[in-house]
Parts: sequence; C-alpha cells; structure tokens
Amino acid sequence: MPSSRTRRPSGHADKEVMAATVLTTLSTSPLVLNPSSGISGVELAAKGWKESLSASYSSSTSGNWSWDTSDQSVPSTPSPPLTNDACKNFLLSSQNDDNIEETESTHFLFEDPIPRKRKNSMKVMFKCLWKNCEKVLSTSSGIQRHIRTVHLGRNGDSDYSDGEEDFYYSEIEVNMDTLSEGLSNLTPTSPTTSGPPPVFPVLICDASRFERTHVITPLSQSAPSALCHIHTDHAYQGPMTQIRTVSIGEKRQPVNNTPVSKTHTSGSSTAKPSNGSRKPRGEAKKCRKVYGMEKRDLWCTACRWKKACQRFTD
DNA sequence: GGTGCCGGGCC
DNA sequence: GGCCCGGCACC
Repeated sequence: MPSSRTRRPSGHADKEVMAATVLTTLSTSPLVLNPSSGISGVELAAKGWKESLSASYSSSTSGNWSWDTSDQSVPSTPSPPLTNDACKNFLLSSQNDDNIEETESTHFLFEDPIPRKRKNSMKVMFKCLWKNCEKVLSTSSGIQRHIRTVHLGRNGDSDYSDGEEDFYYSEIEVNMDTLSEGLSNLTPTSPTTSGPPPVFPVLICDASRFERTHVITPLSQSAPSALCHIHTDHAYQGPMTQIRTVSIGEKRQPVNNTPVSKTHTSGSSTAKPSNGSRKPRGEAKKCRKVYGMEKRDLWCTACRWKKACQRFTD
C-alpha cells in the first residue's frame, strides 16, 4: 500500500526527498560531516549545529558540552571550528574557562531528554556586557567570576568581590520553550531515538534569528525551505513518516509557532483554545484528505471509523 | 462548508 | 471487541 502513493509532481518531490535525505544523513551520522563549503545557508546552519553535535557526542573527551558531569577531570580537547560567527564566539568563550558553569548550564539545558514539555520555560541567564564578549552563564556567581578573572584581571581563585562586576553583566531571560520548540521541529529525530538532540549551543546564541526563520511560513519560502517543508507536508512521506510523530494515545500539542510574548500573563492559560478539552486540529493531511472519499478503502481504520487518524499523526 | 474526531450506539 | 455515525469544533 505505501508504495502506491507517489502523487506529487516529481521535480518538487525529488528536491524534498533530496533535502530530507541529506538531513537524515547529517543527523544520523556525525562522522559524515566534514567542513566543506559551498552549500546553502540552511545547510550551513545545520552543519553548524551538527558540528557542535559531533563535538558533544564525543563527550568522553571534551567536557564542555557534555551533559555528563562525571568527566570533569578530563582535559578538554579543542572542538572543531564552527562556521557561525556568533556561535563560534559563544563556544570559544565557553571553552576558555568556567567549565563548571558551562557544564552546569548545559546540564540544565539537556536535563530533560524530551523537550516537549517544560515546567518552567523561562530561564534567567547572565550575559557579560564587556565589549566584544558574548559570554553567557547560568549563574551570577559564574559571570562575576568570569568578569573578575577575564576582564578585571583579578585572581580567579579568590572569591573576593567589590561589586564592580555587577556593572559588567546583565540578566537575560531565555525562553526554553521557544528554543526546544524550534529544536524539535528542526531535528529529524526518529521517535525511537533516545538521546537528547544536542543543538543548544547554536540555539542559544542564535535563538531569535532561528525563531524568526521558523515562524515564516515554510511553503512561501523559495530556496531554503527544505527544513521546514519536511515537517509540514506529510502526504508524500507515507505512513512511516519519521519526521515528527506522536504516539497514538498521546494528547496532541497545539502546533504553536507564534513567538512567546514576553509579558507572560501570570498564570498558565497558554494556548488553550476554549474551555473544552477538545484537541486543536493538527495541520497534517489525514487519510480523508489524502485519498479522498472515493478511495475510502485506503483509509486507515481509525479514519474509516471517524476516529483519530492513526496513519498521519501530528 | 469541509474536515477531524469525540462520544455513543449497535452488533 | 469491531463497526458505524451524529454532532461538534476547528479551519
């Protein structure tokens, strides 16, 4: 049955399949990566986080981006160079010192392997305001120590502080929901994959830009839409679509791409559509739409019974 | 108005 | 259980 469904215009589909294949290859085998050039911006970005990914996957040698705190003692080896400048800045600064802080923040970022739901989506981070320093740490003491040692040239060991560091850093709020949201859409993880997708180095430094590109309707984009396009169009991928699947019984989350407003309305009341418990409709085409009424025998049983579609889950 | 699917009925 | 459908919410 799945093989019988090749209904899309061939050229377009080919491109998408190509893009999907490339992404899948990238995501499944970090070893394939090598810093060649001349690819589209999207791929470049993907490559960026892939490289940080591979760096963190070899976590037994490099303690920086590992979420395993046990390997603190191992001296870190230099990570591969990154293409994204901002990210490089961030990563380099994070490699210099403060292993504890970095690991701590990283640990915070990855502590939940499933980024779907977070209890508290806002995380306060501390950003160094020193000129040309983009350092972001998760604790005030960490950023103070960073400023003391790196910028003020004080003794790193002593915890003495005269308060001067306070002028050189500021608190910033990082929305973890938005980050993980985009993350889950970007990474073609299969449902069986257990490990957390280590993409946060890029997302942290590039969160706003990432979110913006994500919000733009993917289909209206001309060239680099492959990433987004994949998850939008399920039709040609058939029943076995691996891009973003949800187990049958699971309650669907509203596909909410709108940027989270800064002014958190105190309380929860997030994207609840109405008072009822009815799920918001997913954007995926279901059997009825894909096959049409005339080919009802091709529908999944759930669709035939007017139940929640089991084939094209959201 | 088309669509997805919950709730409920029938077998 | 399997199967069907009324009816409602969402788009």
